[in-house]
Amino acid sequence: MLSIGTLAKRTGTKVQTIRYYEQIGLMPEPGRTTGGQRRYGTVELDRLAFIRHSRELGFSLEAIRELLDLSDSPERSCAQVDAVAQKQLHEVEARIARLETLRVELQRMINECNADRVADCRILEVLRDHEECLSDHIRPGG
Amino acid sequence: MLSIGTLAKRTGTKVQTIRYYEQIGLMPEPGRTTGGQRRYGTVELDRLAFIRHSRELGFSLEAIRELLDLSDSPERSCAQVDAVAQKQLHEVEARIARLETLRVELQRMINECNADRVADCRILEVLRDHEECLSDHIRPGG
DNA sequence: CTTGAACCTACAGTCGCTGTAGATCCTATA
DNA sequence: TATAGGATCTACAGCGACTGTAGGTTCAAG
Repeated sequence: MLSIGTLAKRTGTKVQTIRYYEQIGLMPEPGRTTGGQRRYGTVELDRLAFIRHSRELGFSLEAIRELLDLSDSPERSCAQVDAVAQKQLHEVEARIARLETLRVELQRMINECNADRVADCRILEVLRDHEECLSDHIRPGG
Repeated sequence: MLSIGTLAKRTGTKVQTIRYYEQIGLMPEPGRTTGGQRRYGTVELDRLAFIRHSRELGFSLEAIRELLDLSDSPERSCAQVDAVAQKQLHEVEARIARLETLRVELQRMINECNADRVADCRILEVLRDHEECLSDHIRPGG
């Protein structure tokens, strides 16, 4: 039987995070000692490891919830699992593309600035005037 | 004199966001009509446009605050402006690198799965077992 | 003068945690 | 067996950068 602290250490999770996962129903309510402390077994350890590894790969908690549900029906087609992973891949690719655009724009902005004084700074100029931007379709949130 | 709604439309910002910027001191408290509605001039329009464009380039509100402060001293060296932009560039590059790692891992995971049933799904297998991961140093937050 | 769109304040919710306060529990050592 | 102190408990606030809601008021066109 593992205490919450041991479980945390084994999975590289913070104790509060585990309690948070329990709160939102991602981890089950574990057994308790007579004094009220949580005690976990290997099932919970594996589940938490799955959650953490999926998080490391960028899956949202909602997507992880779905994957956990799917993995509970081993006889079903894994097409749905594939779809969740594909969606995550597309999201990652989209974010990369967007950041690539930002990178180019930032680099250009920085390269162009050879000024000494703030008054002549190309960086501030570009930030002030959207029209000087090469890429028109930049949107926040990358 | 512009109403908050007009200002919002001109800059592609939501009305609530403008009020939020005012609340956190990024936008100044504007003049008001006798009825208490906000009215803006071109100074505020320019400032908001600067903020939005900087946001589009991924700058944090804190970084934008700094850039706005710097742009108020036109005679100063623009080295600090450069530093803020450089830092942002590095952050963007770091995020791209991390997402690239994720992309490769996701792609590999998906490619390896030729199973029909969830029970044999490589995707779930990889998610369950960190050891199957190529890249050891993946950390959340990308 | 009426209508209704736009505005106002104040506050809750988003995501995925993280940190805090103050109380209680568990376990190792004396 | 007593005690010390690290671990755990609950409950709640806070992060960043907004977004949405409720319930009321104001403005401008017709």
